[in-house]
Amino acid sequence: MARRPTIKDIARRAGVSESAVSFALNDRPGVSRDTRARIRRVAEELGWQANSAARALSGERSGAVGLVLARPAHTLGVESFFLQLVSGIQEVLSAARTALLFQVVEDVDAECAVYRRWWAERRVDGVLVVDPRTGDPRPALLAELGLPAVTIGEPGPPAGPSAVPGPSAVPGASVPGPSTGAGASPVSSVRADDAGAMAQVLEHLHGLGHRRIVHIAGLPGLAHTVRRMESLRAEAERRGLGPDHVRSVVTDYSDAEGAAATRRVLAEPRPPTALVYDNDVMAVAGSAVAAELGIPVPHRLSIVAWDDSALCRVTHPRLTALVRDTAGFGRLAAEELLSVLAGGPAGVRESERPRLEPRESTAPAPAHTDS
Amino acid sequence: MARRPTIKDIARRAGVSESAVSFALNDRPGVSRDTRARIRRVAEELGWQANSAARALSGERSGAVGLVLARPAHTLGVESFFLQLVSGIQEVLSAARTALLFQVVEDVDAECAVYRRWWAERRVDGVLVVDPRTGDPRPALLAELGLPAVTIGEPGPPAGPSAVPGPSAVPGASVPGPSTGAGASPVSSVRADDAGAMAQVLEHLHGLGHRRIVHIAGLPGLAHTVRRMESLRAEAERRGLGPDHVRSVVTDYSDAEGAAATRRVLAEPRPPTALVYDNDVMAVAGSAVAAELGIPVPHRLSIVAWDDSALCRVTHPRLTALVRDTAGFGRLAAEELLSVLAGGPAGVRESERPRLEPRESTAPAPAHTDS
DNA sequence: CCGATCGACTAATGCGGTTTAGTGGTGGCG
DNA sequence: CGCCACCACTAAACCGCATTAGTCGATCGG
Repeated sequence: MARRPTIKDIARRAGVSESAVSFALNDRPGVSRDTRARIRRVAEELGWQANSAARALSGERSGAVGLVLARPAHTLGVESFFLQLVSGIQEVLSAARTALLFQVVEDVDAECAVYRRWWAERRVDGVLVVDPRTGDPRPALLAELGLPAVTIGEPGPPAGPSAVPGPSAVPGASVPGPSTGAGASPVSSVRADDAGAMAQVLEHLHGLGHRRIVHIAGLPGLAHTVRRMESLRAEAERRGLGPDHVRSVVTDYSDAEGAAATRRVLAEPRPPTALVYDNDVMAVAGSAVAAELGIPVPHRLSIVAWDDSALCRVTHPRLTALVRDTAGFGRLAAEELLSVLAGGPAGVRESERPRLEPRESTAPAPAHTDS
Repeated sequence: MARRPTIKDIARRAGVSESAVSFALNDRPGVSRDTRARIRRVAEELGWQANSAARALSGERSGAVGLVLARPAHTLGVESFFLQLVSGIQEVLSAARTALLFQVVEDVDAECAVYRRWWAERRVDGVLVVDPRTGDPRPALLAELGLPAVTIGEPGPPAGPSAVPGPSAVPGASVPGPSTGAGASPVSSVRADDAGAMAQVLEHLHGLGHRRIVHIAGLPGLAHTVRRMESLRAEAERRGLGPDHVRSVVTDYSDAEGAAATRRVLAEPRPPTALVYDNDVMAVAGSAVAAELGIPVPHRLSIVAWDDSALCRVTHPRLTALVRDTAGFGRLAAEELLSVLAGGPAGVRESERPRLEPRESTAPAPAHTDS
């Protein structure tokens, strides 16, 4: 069990003062080229790494960022989205030698408590916020704490009396000066093009002749759910389809509610000919329901899954899915956070538009069901 | 953006020295009952929380533990196991005010590099090691670094010339003295009863009349895969079934290899009447293959999934699965790690035996296929 | 030729805790 | 009465690094 070398050890070995070592290792002026090189070499030999605690204590930087996942334990589960996101985040963070603190909690209140604690303990320099929702208390809290943050997914309108609907984040408008650091509103965000994706899905289905379409949406509290529902409605209207033809029903994302919703809408007198599911689990559950009811997919019912995964490929027929570069989304978020931490302006970044991958679960609508 | 209070603020407000505050807040002797109470009250009022960096610097404790997941990015995905495990871990850790550093890397070498870095930077007090494998270099590395660790799943035999087969971790044998701290061999483990679980599965299938059984196993490098394969063989032999009747084939856990293996064994001249899959994803993929080949489940083929999840409930028929309390397993591991960190002896803890949940995918074997 | 300037480096201070070594007052006991 | 043990508490050192304020010798402009 080796002792970890400190700056003092390097200083002694290199015959210089501790400050010289600090300067040399941090690319600060004050040491000559060859002294710097010598110090670097000694540090290398000794396998020195800065003690993160000491660095945090003096430098006011902990070298870590946090991510809290607020989900009731039983909802955690079959979902590829999250781990892939984290994997993308890590790629960027570990290149910047930044650690990720990860926590799973039950709900948003607990999440806020975690933020407060992390802040008070100075555990993290910033946080990544997932699952932004309508009336979300988190951006306000983080702004109050002055904890730099990036929301993954565009936040909905803020909570409280000042909740003004309308375009909530205009890229250029609230950008602070270049060196504003962690002062004003450190919350920026990365967003997925939900509207564009939904337009794509609708175009695909409409082009196949579908006129009765139901969107089995996720949790209505989540901002992206709302955005998807809104853009579905807008796109449908653009094509002259009203809420009697195209609509959304909300669920909690679970296989159970996905199945139940499917059963319900398929039992209607004029059932839809296409279903769009907000995640892969519900899509698989829904296609199982269709099989059970003896409704052949895709001949009488087309199915689209939002987010691709192994799941969509193990069912029969394989599911047409909206493929996103989830890891890329995570990378984008991490980059934005690092940039904010480095004193850059807060802003909004948009990820690539998802791509629709047609498989066997979508086909032309049955002819006689138009109306 | 409030300033965080420090011990000095408390000391001033309470009219005592900083050390008195430290004593009071850490339950150390040296302050009277009511002074302690007063200090506590002031700290509460101010919302004080110890600066983790400062505490780490002086106390030699970072208050964080680490977990590295070594998986190639594309393998991350549909698997409920991991998030549930983490959720259980968190429950215990956050009660102990300990943070979890989480990292995803490509392979075990990168994982070792992370351990070295965390150790050198003193980022973590200990680590949780997942996916122990045969010839695993990690326990040795961690022992060398003196980084306390708990392997989740019993480790296989160690790598290197000293690799002695046989019972690798005898609970009582290598227990150090009560206050040995992080000296000798800080690596302990929690284990799942893979053998008992496999025995249960085999009993279920054998009881249903199945004699030709194939175990679609996971990665052969993982220790628990080996244990499952061994106990399958042992249990089969106990019932007079040789490798021509009962055997394992290995995969990489992916849906693709699970499907391919299924296709292969079902195409044999005397195909198995029951398949046991090492995870839920492969089980679902396998049952899709059976459907595609027109082999009715469970009438001509029974299927068992190791690990239950929503997946097993959305297929038709729903899959008989081995249900484990994964979160509980995580809790157990976290408790063991905290106990080791507190100076307790390293040991092996065993989790509850998994429970077989019979569903519609297992049924009596077709009569004419015995032999 | 001398003071000003600059580069290379050292000494000292602080970050916010923990911990060890005092310090002063009190009470018990011979 | 005097010595010592004990208690409640304070002062100071320390953890490992970053940073600021010097120090010292060489160079340079006038």
